[in-house]
Amino acid sequence: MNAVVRRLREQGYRLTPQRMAVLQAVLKGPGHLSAEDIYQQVADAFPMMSLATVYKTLEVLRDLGEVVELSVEGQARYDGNPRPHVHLICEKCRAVMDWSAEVDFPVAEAAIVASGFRPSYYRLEVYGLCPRCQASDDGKAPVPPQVGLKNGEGRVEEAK
Amino acid sequence: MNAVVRRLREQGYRLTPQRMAVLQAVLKGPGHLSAEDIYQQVADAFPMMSLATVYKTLEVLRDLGEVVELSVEGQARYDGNPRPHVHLICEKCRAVMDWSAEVDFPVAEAAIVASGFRPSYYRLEVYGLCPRCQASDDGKAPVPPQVGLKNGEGRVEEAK
DNA sequence: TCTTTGTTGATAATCATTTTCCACAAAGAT
DNA sequence: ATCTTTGTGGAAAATGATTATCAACAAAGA
Ligand SMILES: [Mn+2]
Ligand SMILES: [Mn+2]
Ligand SMILES: [Zn+2]
Ligand SMILES: [Zn+2]
Repeated sequence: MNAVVRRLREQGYRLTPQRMAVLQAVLKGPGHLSAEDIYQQVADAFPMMSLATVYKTLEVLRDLGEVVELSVEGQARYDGNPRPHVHLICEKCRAVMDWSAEVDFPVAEAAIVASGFRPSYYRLEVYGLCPRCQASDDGKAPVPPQVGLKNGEGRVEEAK
Repeated sequence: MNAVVRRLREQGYRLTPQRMAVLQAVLKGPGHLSAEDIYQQVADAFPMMSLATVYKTLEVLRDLGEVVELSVEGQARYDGNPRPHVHLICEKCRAVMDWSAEVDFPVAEAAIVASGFRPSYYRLEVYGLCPRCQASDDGKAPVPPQVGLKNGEGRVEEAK
């Protein structure tokens, strides 16, 4: 947190209460929030905060590499942990969870480089159902949102 | 192609010229096209084609599992190859390329299942610079972090 | 305190995607 | 072939997330 603040100043960015608030919401709040989520969180302490400012601040943090922007159902989510890690994404409630086990890069990086492509990072997301949504047998239970899930790539053997 | 047509009828969908055109553009075209791209492609043969119809048709094909929808820079791209494969995505020109090498499920599935999550499929995308964009060295090249993953214990960290 | 600029916030503008509504056409039946 | 039913296409409007504007403001430095 202090380290992020330091880097902000080093890069010439000003330290404003709004930026501190967004930063805190992203780093200390429940992770993987949307811009709107962050706006709501911050609105408590800063009722005058504008949603546009939230977006602008997140853009700054993203360009600095302090937060990672991911996309869930076409909506941006922000991760305060910029280190590469796997995400488990629930197709029903859209919750995003970290899978913090060490994962070997699944593709031979050398082979990709040899092909002429220059990789910089990768993104690995596992889609499925979170425990809570499995329990609720048909949508009767309190499972917040739901929309038709998008199809993806790479089918995995169905767990039985 | 014929197989897809067969499955369309089996599911009770009608076989219309518009659907054939979209299907052909997705299956035989350059791949990973946006809805707008497909619309332009199809517009040659069907000047009366509506963009809304392209979207509707792509939704049908997606729900049937015949095409895969991926998101690049917040924009939907459609892949006529529903088989699991890795994508190489250029951060500069946004080209999407297939990495045809076989890839094992990159995370210990048993461990994920043991954690309570029920996986159904995964998505693996490698970001970087395509050969063509490396050649034209005009733009910015922030050279982000390395590709390797290193994390702690194999545990799911759910966002509260 | 003065100056310089980066930043904010309210609002309008974008832009991809979805929804509406209805004429129309594809199948199936008569 | 004609009738019926019902899915489908087209045009336009609606949506919803994100971005652009721009005048007023405030953070840093002098
Ligand atoms: Mn995360
Ligand atoms: Mn592909
Ligand atoms: Zn869930
Ligand atoms: Zn490129």
